[in-house]
Amino acid sequence: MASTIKDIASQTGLGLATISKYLNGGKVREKNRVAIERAIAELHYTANEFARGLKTNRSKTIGIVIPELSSLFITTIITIVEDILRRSGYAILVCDCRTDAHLEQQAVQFLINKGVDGLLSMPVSQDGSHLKPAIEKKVPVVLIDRMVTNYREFVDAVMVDNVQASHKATEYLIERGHKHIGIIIGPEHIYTSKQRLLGYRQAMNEHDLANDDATLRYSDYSVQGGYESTMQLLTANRHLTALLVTNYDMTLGAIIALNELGLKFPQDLSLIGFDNMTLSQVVRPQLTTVAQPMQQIGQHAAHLVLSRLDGKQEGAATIVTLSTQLMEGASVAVREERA
Amino acid sequence: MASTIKDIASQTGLGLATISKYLNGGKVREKNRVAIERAIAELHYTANEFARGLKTNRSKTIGIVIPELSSLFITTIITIVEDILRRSGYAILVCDCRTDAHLEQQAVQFLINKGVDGLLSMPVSQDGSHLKPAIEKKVPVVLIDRMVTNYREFVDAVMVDNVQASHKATEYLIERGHKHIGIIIGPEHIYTSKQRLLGYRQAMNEHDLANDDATLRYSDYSVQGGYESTMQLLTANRHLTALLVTNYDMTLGAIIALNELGLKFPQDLSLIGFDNMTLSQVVRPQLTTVAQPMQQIGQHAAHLVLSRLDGKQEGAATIVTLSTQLMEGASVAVREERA
DNA sequence: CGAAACAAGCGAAACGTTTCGTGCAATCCG
DNA sequence: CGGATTGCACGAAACGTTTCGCTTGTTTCG
Repeated sequence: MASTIKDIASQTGLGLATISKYLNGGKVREKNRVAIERAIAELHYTANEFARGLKTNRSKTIGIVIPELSSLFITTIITIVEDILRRSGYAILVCDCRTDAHLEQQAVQFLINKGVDGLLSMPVSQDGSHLKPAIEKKVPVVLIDRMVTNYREFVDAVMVDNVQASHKATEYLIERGHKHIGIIIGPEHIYTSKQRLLGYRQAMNEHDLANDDATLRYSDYSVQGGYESTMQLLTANRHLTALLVTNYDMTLGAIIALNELGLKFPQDLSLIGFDNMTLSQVVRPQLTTVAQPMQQIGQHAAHLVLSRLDGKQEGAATIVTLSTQLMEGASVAVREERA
Repeated sequence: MASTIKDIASQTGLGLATISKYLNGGKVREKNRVAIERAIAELHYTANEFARGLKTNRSKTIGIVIPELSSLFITTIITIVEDILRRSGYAILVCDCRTDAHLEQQAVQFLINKGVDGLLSMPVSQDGSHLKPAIEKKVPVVLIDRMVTNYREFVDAVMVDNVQASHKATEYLIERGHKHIGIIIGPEHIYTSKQRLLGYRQAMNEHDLANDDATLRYSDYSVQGGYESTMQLLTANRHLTALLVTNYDMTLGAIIALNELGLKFPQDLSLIGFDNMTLSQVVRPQLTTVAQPMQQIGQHAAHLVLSRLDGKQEGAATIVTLSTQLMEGASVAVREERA
């Protein structure tokens, strides 16, 4: 049906090897070049990637495994990554594992079977066991946003300093006179959740402020979860004067909850959200947020995997750590020095 | 390096064909089955998809070409589609073409070269010329959300009744006494934009209301674009009492613009947005929106492509048209019968 | 002019599957 | 009991590339 390299060879009267060489950027005589190009156009030839992959064991494809696709934080990074990779001739294969470690494992195996040349992972699994097939097959891995406990010496990583991020935000609230500060964090087993909780606790402890189970709620990084946790936390804990919500979607949920409870920020409650998305501009008063450097995360991740593929980078694992920025809005009130 | 079917054959003392048959669900003698399974486990065998694809010309992969990844409308649909396809053993390969018809063309070609078994497209190109490689190779195509002018008889489609959608919304405003209604629509050449404009015009004309260039702005379906267009439209056109914004991102932008102009809805301006996302709940007062049936769109798209692949569906193109729902919020005011 | 050096072309083998046609043994039935 | 029928198993060929080792043709230079 479709034409093959053989058809091009017989059409032009050249050998198979010559056509192949041309296709792979080798030198051919000028008049052969035009002949080949004409034949390709006439026969609508396109290389069969299966055959090519079978021979070369390379697919010019990078796999990306993420916990979910419906997150602006994630899709923004993916878009940046794809832009850079495409310029180097790589395409991406995205797998959404629904924050399910089992599906994540399958996704990696699937991508490895598909012969991806590299793997980017924003892991759900804490220990990184899902990466095994990639490591074994020596496919370079770059972690995004989250660290794992195993295989550390075999993977590069682009991290955000999450401890610092929530520490900064908490301290910002404390400096403005808040003593009863609540926090909504992500799933207990997720790396970034732990880090963000840690930063909060450090800041609170440094000022001898209470930060026990009563002031925090574990949630699931979703809008719905953020809504429910905020509802619970605020109704159970009426003397909180400030709330830190540690990702974008939960921040949305928190605002819905505040609306329903009839609480206005910053008058009734001060609020700091995470991820400086459009939201912070849409909501009035403007939201104070912890902004993550998505652009940079994407760029570093793409370049790390590319330099492994080039062979430019060998050996020791590289870890890039980026810091966040506190974007001041008007959602935090200054409290009188008493109470 | 990695083990092959041959290794399994020699390990078990069986023939190549037998192993292959087992792998593809064929019948083998019980004791051979256990022998094969043991060998596979011992040797960590996984099938080489390149070789398999080369022989079968099938990849168990569906390509999806979308205008952008950072759109909740799109990622929600993709997630639903993927869920259904995965249950039938298919994976998805997503290409974001940045609303660029040229990139879109390349994306389709790329996916076809990768040997996808089916193609879902939310087209940027109006005429559908990008679909050519798929049609020629007889790869089933399902359009999502947007129609094209060519190849209509060769592709299935899942559409939303966009004329009706904006007609309903416009009429809702008219019924509540609005006579000066503005509209922000998407790019002039995009199918859904045209349809939504048409519905608006029909409704306005039916009530002899002005709907010339002064009451509308073309934009680009982005937050930034929605913001700018709203700014322009409202400052140039101060007697508008209502505004219809025809997608989610532009609705966000419009709200930012209203905030900056110090206009409150519904007091100063009535507002209807598109796509019933979290936004409409976060914003107070709650937004009245035109909700698209994303769940159903995804389900129909997935099932359409699957039934083409099963061979269950042959011949004539199927077009599924779904209708939208007007979700009443509190962003529309009732106007006195004068002015 | 002729040898050396180089450029470009060539066929064959190999990559790891699936599938076709055939072979062999066990089972069935009259 | 013998021939027909079934149920698996088998090896070989084929899918469309890339690559290795050679050959052929062209240029260079003493």
